[in-house]
Amino acid sequence: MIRISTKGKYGTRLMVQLAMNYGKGPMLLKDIANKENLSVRYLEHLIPPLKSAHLVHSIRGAHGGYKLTKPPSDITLKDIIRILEGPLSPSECVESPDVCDRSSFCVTRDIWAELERTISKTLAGHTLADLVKKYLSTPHYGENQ
Amino acid sequence: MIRISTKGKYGTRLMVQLAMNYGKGPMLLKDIANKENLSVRYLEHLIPPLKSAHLVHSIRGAHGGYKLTKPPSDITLKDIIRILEGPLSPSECVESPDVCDRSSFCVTRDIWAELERTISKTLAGHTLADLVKKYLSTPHYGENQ
DNA sequence: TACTATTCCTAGTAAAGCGGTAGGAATTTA
DNA sequence: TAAATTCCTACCGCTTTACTAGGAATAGTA
Repeated sequence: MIRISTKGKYGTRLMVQLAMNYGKGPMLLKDIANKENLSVRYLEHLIPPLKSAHLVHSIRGAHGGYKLTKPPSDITLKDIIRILEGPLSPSECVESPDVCDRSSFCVTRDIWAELERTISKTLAGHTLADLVKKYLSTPHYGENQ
Repeated sequence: MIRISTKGKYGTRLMVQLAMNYGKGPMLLKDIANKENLSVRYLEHLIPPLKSAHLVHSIRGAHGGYKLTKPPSDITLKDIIRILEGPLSPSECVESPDVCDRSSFCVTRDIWAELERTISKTLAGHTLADLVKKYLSTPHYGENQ
């Protein structure tokens, strides 16, 4: 089951919300959670890695919240997923050849390496600005707010 | 951690071994396990799904073993991984839109769908015959037989 | 028939990861 | 001081992963 976890999925939605609020001051996690119908408590866990990677910036205390550190057009999905999910390679041997002594001649490892390149390329091909633009140009029936 | 499991990884190696033995009669799981340095007991678990998918065929009893049901050039990595790992989409909502009521307008879902297409395309681009050819044309130092 | 080699079926299991929930401390504004 | 908010740490039930194990069924061979 080569699946992305909720970290990556919810985290991307969180970032899209921040992108839609870009230039308008800090946004509350509570509001993001409401708009995306997610738990504030869970979203809290996604913030620390995003901050460490300097993708978001926080303001503490009353009237605090979160902001993107740079324009949505400068943040790709690869940046987000890479931070929240870890390595994009489907097998550890791609980034750490030493975990397997077959690495030097393994033909399947070459495939996993190629797979990483295509996944990275696909994700790097979309910025938050692209997603916001797409979001605003499509009708979204039944969405809360 | 968008990782392929050992099912997919070991299963691919198992299939490469069967491909190298194609046209030479049934191959013992014991021999495959030895050549790939894997446990027979674990490989046994990979066989049933491969049989159900009609990728391999078994011969029971003494002098039994396993064979591919078709030429290595007719089996792609997509076939193998799809069977052993399940759906290739990174999110369930891609193949089952009903699991989420945002599916009709979700901009991130479109990304996961695109990701599935690129992953599928990459894996479908390699047949067992390609891997065998590559294996035979590269030196493999330190490998056990 | 008996023996042996092999696949096949069903269980079990320890460890890790996933998807959260919870309590409360620290910080800032008013 | 009070309220709003982020931040830190811990916990917890569930599922998946990566195996191991026992033994039944099947088929060739003597």
